[in-house]
Amino acid sequence: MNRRSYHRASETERREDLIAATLDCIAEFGIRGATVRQIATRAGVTGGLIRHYFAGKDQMLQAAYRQVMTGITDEAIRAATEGGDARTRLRRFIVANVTPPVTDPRTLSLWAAFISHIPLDPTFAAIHRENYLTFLEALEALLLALHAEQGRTVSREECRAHAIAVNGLIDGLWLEGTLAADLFADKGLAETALSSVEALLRLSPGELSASET
Amino acid sequence: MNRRSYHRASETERREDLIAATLDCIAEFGIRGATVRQIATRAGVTGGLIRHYFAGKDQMLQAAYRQVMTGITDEAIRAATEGGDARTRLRRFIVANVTPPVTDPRTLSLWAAFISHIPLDPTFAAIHRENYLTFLEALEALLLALHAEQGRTVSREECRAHAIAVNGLIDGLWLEGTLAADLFADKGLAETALSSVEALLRLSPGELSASET
DNA sequence: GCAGGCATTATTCAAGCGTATAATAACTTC
DNA sequence: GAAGTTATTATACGCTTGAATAATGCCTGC
Repeated sequence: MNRRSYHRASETERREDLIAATLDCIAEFGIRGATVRQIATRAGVTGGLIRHYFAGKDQMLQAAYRQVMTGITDEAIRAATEGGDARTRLRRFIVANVTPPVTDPRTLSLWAAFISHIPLDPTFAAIHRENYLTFLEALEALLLALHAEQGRTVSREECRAHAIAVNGLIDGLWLEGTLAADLFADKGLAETALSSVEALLRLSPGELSASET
Repeated sequence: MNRRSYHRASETERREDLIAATLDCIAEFGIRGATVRQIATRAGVTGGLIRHYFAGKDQMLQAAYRQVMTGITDEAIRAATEGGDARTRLRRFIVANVTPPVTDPRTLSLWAAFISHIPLDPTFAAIHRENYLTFLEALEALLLALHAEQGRTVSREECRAHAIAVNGLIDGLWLEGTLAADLFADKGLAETALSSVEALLRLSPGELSASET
């Protein structure tokens, strides 16, 4: 009875490994291929361990979804808080959402695999909503700052409406652009996104996109 | 040996029933719940019959995906070809994409369930691409017609770029608006979409949305 | 009105699923 | 360095899955 030798890891480390393995499996084989055994193999442990760290497979998937979404949102928000004037921060925010690592086949695969759970699982719906609202608020704040910087008075309601539209645009461009990256080869996604947002906000052409990097 | 009595249906009829049952199951239980047995039960037949009409479960799913996507695209294109001037047709096209039956929890569930197969199954990718391009071309034609009608000269390239942006916007608004319909209760999705497209095309406010129905 | 073709049912199969449980090896504590 | 704790392995269980096969009854053509 030779039992496998193993390493006792810390709780956070093990959880992170398991979630990473889950995401690997989903990206490679889809939700269907992300079985308890596959995930465990990828993480270098045996299947039973998963239930020692999560109440069940579903809970692990939820944790994985949470990580993917906060990853995307944080990436964009981080890009927008690195200083500079409001115009620059907004530009960075938009560009971050339509360039790697956000525009990445793997990220899209993960997002797509999870989104179909939203209509079925209330926990997934809550995670989605929370992230959506966080994203929207960050965008709204950026728009308010931009208008303030340029001496315009724009109501909060109008900023929110603009944020909804800009978010929709970013979502859609990200989705289609990542699904069929080759179709956007000539004119980059980022350029399309920037000039579109300019138009949405009724700024003059180049006001947002023309940049000193 | 009492064997169930049954009805011999025509090939097209049976295929349609099976696809409809597949969509019902996916909308209700997700891809996970759309098993051969569930689908067969819903269609009022036994599981074996599926393999008499489709090479396998995957092929049936592909047929179902094709039907959902052409359903969406056709709905929008039909709305845009019911006559009227270019401005009216474009408005109808946009509105059709952000109102029922396109904006519908069921439609979203189906779309979401299928989209995760795109990165994994080349057939799904091809179906997506075909529909995307069809949609884009319809949109591009509408934009060309609009500009011609209003006596502007706008290059085909610019129209295509606008079509890409407008498509992205519509996709994103449709997605978020259907996922969280309650957040959009105050200002309708259609109104948001119309004024956003106006801005994207740099039309003057109300030029597209103000309407005699 | 019957004979033959084939759509449909019934049944079986092997594989894989998520989960539960008990044994055990790796650390911690004193 | 021995005892105790528990993270981890190993194994088994019951169930579901998609697919294959054989039996059967409906419908068509004559």
